[in-house]
Amino acid sequence: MQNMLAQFRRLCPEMVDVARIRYELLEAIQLMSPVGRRALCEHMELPERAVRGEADRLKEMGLLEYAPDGMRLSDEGKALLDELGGGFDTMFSEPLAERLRRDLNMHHVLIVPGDSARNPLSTRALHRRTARYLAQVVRDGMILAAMGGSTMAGVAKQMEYNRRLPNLLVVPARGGMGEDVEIQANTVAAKVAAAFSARHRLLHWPDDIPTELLPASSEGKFNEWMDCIRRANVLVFGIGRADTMARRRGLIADTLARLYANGAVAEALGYYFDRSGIPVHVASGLGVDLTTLGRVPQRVAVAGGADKAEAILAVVRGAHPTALILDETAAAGIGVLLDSGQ
Amino acid sequence: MQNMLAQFRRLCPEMVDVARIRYELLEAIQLMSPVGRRALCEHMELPERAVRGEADRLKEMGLLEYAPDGMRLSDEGKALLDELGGGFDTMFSEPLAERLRRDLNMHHVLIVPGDSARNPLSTRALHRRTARYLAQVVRDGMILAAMGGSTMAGVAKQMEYNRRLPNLLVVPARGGMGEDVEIQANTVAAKVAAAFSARHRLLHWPDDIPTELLPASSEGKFNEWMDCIRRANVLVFGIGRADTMARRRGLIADTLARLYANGAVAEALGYYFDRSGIPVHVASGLGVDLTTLGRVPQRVAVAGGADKAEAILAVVRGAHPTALILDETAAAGIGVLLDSGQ
DNA sequence: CACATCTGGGGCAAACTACGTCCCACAATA
DNA sequence: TATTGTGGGACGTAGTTTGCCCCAGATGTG
Repeated sequence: MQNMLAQFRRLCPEMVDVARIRYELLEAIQLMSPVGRRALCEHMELPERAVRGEADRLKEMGLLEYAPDGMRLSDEGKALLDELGGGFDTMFSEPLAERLRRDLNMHHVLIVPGDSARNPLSTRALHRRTARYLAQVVRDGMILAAMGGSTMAGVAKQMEYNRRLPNLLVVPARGGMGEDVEIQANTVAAKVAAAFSARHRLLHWPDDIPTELLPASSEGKFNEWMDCIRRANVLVFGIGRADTMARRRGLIADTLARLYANGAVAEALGYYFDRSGIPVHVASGLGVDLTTLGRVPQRVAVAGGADKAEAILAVVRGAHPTALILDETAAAGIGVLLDSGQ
Repeated sequence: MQNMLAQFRRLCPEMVDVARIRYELLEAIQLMSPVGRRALCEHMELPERAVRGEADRLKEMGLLEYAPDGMRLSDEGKALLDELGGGFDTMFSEPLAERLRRDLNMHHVLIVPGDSARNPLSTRALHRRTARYLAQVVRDGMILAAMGGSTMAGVAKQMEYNRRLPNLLVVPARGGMGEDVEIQANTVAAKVAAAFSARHRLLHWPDDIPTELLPASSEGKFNEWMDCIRRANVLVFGIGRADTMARRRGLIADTLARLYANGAVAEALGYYFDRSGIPVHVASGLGVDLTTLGRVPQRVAVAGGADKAEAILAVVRGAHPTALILDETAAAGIGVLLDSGQ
């Protein structure tokens, strides 16, 4: 029974983190083998001794082997990873994922165990899961449009695959915004492209510039970029709460008041949505809008944290993503909202 | 999937012990509540600080509550224990148990996780599971015949239930044997009886005395006892390897040679069986024999350790127990033997 | 009422484990 | 041969667990 594992976890919640680390270790070793401790530390963002400790245990269990040129999986380790089906995550919340998939009319719903708002390991798992999903979805010759934001920056960071897709084109889905370079759509696009040895394009305009102010000189580049957006095969974006996003972006009091008056609860792709998914405000006109959005066949939304449940539901209704990647608490929260008839 | 849990365990084998302890702790608290740390330590045979540590964790998880008069389960704890269905054990090897039950034509097969030969916690779980099974099977007014041996002594030790069955009668299934009083059938019977506040009877004759040597004076008591054996409702006994049992009992070289020549692999109830279950030697005639055995409706056999697989299979074929309580390694070993056509 | 016995909680030193941080010999590679 | 990466070993320390004792309070008992 699936149930068994859920009940078992109620007895030993700590073990999820341990298991997750071991799973990711095995996965990383499979991907990079033969590989040494230090390389793994960097990849896993864990202290050397922790990796060493876990690796020693996994070796004792017979799941991996040490060799002078590095570690690699034993046959048993390969078999285990194979049986786990590349998805350690799905072990825990398959029924919930299936329920959301059906009720929200989604192609894929992936639920990562834990609470990403409180557990860094869970956050990383969310990013990693998204990265893997993207790697699974993109094909050479496609166009991938990526949004910015802290979540997307995290996803980009976890993008470490040695697939070479030289004809993949990664473009930012929006312009520049705020001061933190790490979370710009441009940065995300560049990092993702690098991970696939792919091409990318940058957009050197602030997000909130009115289209008519664009100098004629850059109109060509701009149109080229908009053309890419319209022909994009995949769009990936994060979801935020309206209140936190508005605060973070320092909206003027006037706009803020109008947002709340209109019942904005969610932000995604520069739009603010109310509960029912109606866009009540748009940050700018530069980039994906809700009409071009419909042309993108694969729309991947990512979010984590129980407090985002309402926002996610709103964005699902307003922006109709085809795939949703969540953490467990967010998924559970959405389940509750659906149960209560919202 | 049941499978999920098995694979999960391959990632974190240590946690099984932790989970087992927590489960037993919850179970004990349910049984004894309100109960304090020290009483629990004694019952669980764990150091005070270990109990305290685990209890603190369980409290943090909201599974139990502290009160000035002791700990008790929270509603969530009760619910969890309820959902686990009184059988933490069955979580792990349900399919194997069902397979053995079918192939060996058994009423019940219970498999305790782990290797009781290597893990003391697993040994105790085996004893505890047997104790619970017996408690579940006996009714007031019944006669329970118990064998001796180290395994049975362990079972008796774990017999801590506050059920009162004043008309239950517990009798030793055989006479005295060796020097260790703790593992005598008499001792086991007395302890089990005490646990149920039941009556018991002792048999003050060595196991290997020929029946015709019994003094006339005690013939009455002897016949009374034999009568009890014949009318017994439940018989519980352990299973041993022929070689280790023969060595432990210090059989003379002559007998030993004959045993091996006849292919003895198992010992139970004073009989030595070969692979196919044919009794090739009997230690004495005092007590249950294979004909009276057939009259006992419930015959419960207990054993643990991978090295006992062959012995268990032989005893199953020779003594036809109705219930079999094993540890995981023994069960797996039997599975292999059956697969290989034995 | 007093006594005995239990409870959870606190404290604290000892023991232990895990960790960070080195260095080293060796193997592969270029 | 020089370089780079590997696993393994060593060692001091930080953090945690453990064993053990004491305490105030609750509870049941005579």
